[in-house]
Amino acid sequence: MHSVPTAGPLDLLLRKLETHAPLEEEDRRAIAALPYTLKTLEPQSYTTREGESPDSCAVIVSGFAYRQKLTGNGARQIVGIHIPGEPLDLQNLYLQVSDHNVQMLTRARLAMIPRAALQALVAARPGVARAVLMLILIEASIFREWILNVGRRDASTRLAHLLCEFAVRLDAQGLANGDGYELPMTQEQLGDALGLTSVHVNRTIRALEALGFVERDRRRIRFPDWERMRDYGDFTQRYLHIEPR
Amino acid sequence: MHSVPTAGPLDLLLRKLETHAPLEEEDRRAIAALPYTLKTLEPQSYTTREGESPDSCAVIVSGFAYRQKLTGNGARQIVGIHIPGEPLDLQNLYLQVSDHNVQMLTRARLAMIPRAALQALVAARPGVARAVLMLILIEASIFREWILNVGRRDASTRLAHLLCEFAVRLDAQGLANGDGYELPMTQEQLGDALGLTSVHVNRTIRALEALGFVERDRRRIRFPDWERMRDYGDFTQRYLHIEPR
DNA sequence: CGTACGTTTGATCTTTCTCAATAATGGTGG
DNA sequence: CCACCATTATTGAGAAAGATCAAACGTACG
Repeated sequence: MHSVPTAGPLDLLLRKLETHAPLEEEDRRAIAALPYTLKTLEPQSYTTREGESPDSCAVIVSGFAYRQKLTGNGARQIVGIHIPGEPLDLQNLYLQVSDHNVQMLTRARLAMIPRAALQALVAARPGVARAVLMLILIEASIFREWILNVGRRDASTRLAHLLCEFAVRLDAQGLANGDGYELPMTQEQLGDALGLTSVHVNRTIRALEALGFVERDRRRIRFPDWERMRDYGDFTQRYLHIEPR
Repeated sequence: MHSVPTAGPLDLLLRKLETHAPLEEEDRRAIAALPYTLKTLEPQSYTTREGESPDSCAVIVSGFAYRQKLTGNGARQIVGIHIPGEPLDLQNLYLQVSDHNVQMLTRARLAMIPRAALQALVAARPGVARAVLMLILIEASIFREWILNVGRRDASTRLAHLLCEFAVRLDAQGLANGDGYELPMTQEQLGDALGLTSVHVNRTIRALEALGFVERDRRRIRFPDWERMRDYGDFTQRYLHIEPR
């Protein structure tokens, strides 16, 4: 009874919200009843641009997205990566003007929830408000870890850490099949996420491979020995605030 | 009538909250009426440690604080700096376990507000809830800019950017007297905030000085030409979400 | 006035970047 | 199914930014 007969586009959002805080049955119903329109976006297309004020909140139904900022001389830094079930515009629920860009990593389906509807739901149901706030706080925690990662870890540890984070987040969302995962990023994009050049990402990932930490097949990543990989990447999942299950 | 006769310890918090969202008179009264105890902490002492769950929310009355994380091999990264009026534990209002450390930069006075009292206020007054949420979202925006800063700007731009951010934030809080400001950080700490070594911070800041971007006297920093400094540091204040006044 | 801490400087070493070329891959139209 | 094109991955050689190590110098403060 805890799963609807047909998987709706907002089911993954529900799963995401429940990862961190329990919801009441009424909360679940209200979320499932949120109005939305579905939209398919191509890789590299934008949902939000710096300076804009979007009037709806996108939730990823399938595919991947990333947050990105540019320096004045055009260097790109990816500041966050999002997987299915994650909302992309919670900032703009309350901040008028976006301070960064959100782009699709892959072709993706988005559920666009009108800003007003989500605001009303958050105002009406404290349980939902709490779950949304926790999502925001956890994203902030991930930002802090990324600052640490980019600021103080060397290239190979840094890359290993990112790969570990991705694995754990996908797994928590039920999107990892236990035998590695598809990493939908070019080495250029990995570099932009890590503050490295694509050339150095290439050398670094091959080194991880040579050392037996990582196996690759196309974009598919596998860790022959998770414990060893986790240790090498200096990865501890506390900052993800995922309930141990 | 919009300032209380005797400046209370929570006045700066009020100012901070109002920087981003207007409050009703009732909201102001409720904030001023929050219970708290004052505490003085020495430099380097902790208010929060990773793994702990603090049961009160500290607000800086005077002095400075920073957020910090460590890598497995002991490298430190400062992930945020806080000035008077800023709350230090909003995360832990809803997340049980802290994912980073909060330490005093200088000797500081903190108003410790019981977690329950603040939670109750947020639950009771939507205006306050909104203001608190905006503070959280803006802090997240600052984290994103820091990722960009550490990931994609070279040492001197990076340092210049940090100095600009500090100037604008102090000014917005009414803590800059127009003629520079006291930067209460050692070069070691600056390095930890920027992902650099203290040696390199030293060389970089002297270079900024030699180029005429910065004047220093002890820890006091002045910019002879703000526009030029701002451009050099690739600094745009959009991400701080400060209402233009 | 001495001690501890912070700053400054020099010399050298490493990591990562840059530039450039080559190889592999995936998708497309025929 | 195959040839072609655009993108991505890989590799090499050399340059540069920043780190490391070590020492000297300042400054504040007990």
